[in-house]
Amino acid sequence: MNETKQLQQFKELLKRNKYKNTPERRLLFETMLRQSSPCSIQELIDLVKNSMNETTVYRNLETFEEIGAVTRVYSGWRYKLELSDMFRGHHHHMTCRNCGDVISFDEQPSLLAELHKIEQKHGFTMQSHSLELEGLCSNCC
Amino acid sequence: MNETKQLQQFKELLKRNKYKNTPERRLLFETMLRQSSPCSIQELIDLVKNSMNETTVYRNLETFEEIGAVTRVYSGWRYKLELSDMFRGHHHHMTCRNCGDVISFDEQPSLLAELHKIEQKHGFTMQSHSLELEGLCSNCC
DNA sequence: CGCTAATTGCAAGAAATTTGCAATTACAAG
DNA sequence: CTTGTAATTGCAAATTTCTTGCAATTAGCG
Ligand SMILES: [Mn+2]
Ligand SMILES: [Mn+2]
Ligand SMILES: [Zn+2]
Ligand SMILES: [Zn+2]
Repeated sequence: MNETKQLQQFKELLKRNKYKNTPERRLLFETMLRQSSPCSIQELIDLVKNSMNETTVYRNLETFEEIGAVTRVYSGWRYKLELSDMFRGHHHHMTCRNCGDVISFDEQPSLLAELHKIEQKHGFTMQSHSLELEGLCSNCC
Repeated sequence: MNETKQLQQFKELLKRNKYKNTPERRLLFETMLRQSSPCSIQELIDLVKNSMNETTVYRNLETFEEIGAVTRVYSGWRYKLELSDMFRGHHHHMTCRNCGDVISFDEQPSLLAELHKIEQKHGFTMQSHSLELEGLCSNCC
């Protein structure tokens, strides 16, 4: 299945960065893999609370960030986390202010071209970027 | 001067939303007006700490958000706050990962056009959006 | 199979944010 | 310009979020 492939990739990522492949890390990763939209830390803590300690979640999320396995997504009040482009493919989000739905969308080359224009204009070297839209989804009109 | 005009606008905004025009709110607003890049809550608390209570800063920032006077900017670790488009004009940010500088840039019509394409493609009605770039500024190469 | 350094859980601590309440103040009605 | 009243403030306390220290456990290597 597909999940196995990403888990494999994750294990290699850990090894490459000299981190141990623990059951807690695998569980946290697989839990994140199962989510269809970014989660707050509290949500993640709740999702795994009977298999691992809150402190361990914090520490492992920090590790995940360090090795580039997760990305912060800034939607809503506090930031949320999701697996990085490496596991999810590069994309952005639209959040519906009415129903709260988060819709992911790919980045078209023409949008990326616009970002490159900005880079050039300011002599900036872009290493990453985030784009978040808020509004109303097609259901909420 | 220019500052007076924005302060005036701010006072009207408060009145329109039935909030009182207190010295604390004016000071907080004027302090934010003086900043050239987004501030964390803690930075704001420090900036006004001998004129108002920490709790009051929290409560007023919440009010400011409610009436649309401030915007959250998600650059770096935690979110920061700046005055909204209403006072600052619409713009986005590039943050330098080396020196930490935050550079603001305007949104070109061609970029906005790209966002409209996304809207149409997904039947989404965009009410606001944020775009943040991270990388290296022209000084940091 | 051991050895060893990394990881974990738990308890404690620090920092950030929220809440309750009495005292103060803005502001509008008279 | 006073006066009445609801909104706002400050302070203390509570809560929530996040971090740290340390002893016990465990992954991964030889
Ligand atoms: Mn993108
Ligand atoms: Mn914009
Ligand atoms: Zn919706
Ligand atoms: Zn720089």
